[in-house]
Amino acid sequence: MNTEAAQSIRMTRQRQVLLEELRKLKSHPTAVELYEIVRKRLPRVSLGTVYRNLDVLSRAGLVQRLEVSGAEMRFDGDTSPHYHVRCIRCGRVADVELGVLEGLEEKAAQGMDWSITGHWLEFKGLCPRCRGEAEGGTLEGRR
Amino acid sequence: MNTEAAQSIRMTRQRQVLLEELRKLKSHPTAVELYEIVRKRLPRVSLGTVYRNLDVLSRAGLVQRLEVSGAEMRFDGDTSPHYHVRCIRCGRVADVELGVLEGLEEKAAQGMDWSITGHWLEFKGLCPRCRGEAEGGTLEGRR
DNA sequence: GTGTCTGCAAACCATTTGCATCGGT
DNA sequence: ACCGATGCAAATGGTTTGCAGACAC
Repeated sequence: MNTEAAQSIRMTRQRQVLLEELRKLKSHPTAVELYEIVRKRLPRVSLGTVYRNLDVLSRAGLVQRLEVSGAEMRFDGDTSPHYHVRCIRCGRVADVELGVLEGLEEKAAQGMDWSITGHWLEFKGLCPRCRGEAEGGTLEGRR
Repeated sequence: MNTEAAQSIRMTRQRQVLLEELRKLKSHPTAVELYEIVRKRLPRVSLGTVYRNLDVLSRAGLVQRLEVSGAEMRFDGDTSPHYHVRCIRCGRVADVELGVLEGLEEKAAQGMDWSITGHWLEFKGLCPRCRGEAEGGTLEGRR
């Protein structure tokens, strides 16, 4: 998983606020959700800036990018290596309490010409809310 | 992993050709790549049809959808459960010789309110071609 | 025959980018 | 002061969709 050293980056007000807000949240927001939140404190911020800074911050190792599952990207203020579950119904994301799997990459690399540098593991499932709804009602997977 | 029974679907010429071509390939093509290939046999096919049918075929369990990594979707004619590596430089995808991990979902579900129905594991690395280029030249990871 | 599928083109929507101005260091 | 960062708006690019005619069963 991505563990490069945090580069020193210019800490503008936009980046500061973005970082603060993301670290407050446990919801793994999308860029647009984050934009709406940050806008309360910086009404003139632009969505382009949010995208640019999420990119800068993730390259600097200050936030984690969850770029999986064909859906929109989501972000995590917690940069410690850990896995996630994504709800197949509503897209919500949560952390999984499961230590990082060791030795996987070495095993995968055996007999391959590739050099393997990391892995991404994401679980799929139903979040508590959607599970409740599914029990009685129609379960119709999205996509 | 997705293991639902193949529904009986109307087997149109477009679907037939799509399926045949995808099964010939080991390259895990994108929808657009597949469109270019299929077009050689069905010159009037449209990209919309390719997308619609890849969706139908994957729901029917006849092809596998690799919807990971923030990049474009890719497809696999091999529907047996297996993992993939994606090149961080060029996006190429290959199969990984590693049995499906057992008991992972049960372990992840412990202490969670979620019901976990599957997982996605994808490796990242450098394909043989890009690794060669990287050794001498500039290694500039994409994204 | 009829309900689904197709081709075509326009729409969508998350993300990126060009540009002139602004701001951190 | 200088170079990178911002706001704004337009562009991009993969994917989806509305519609009228065509086709599989």
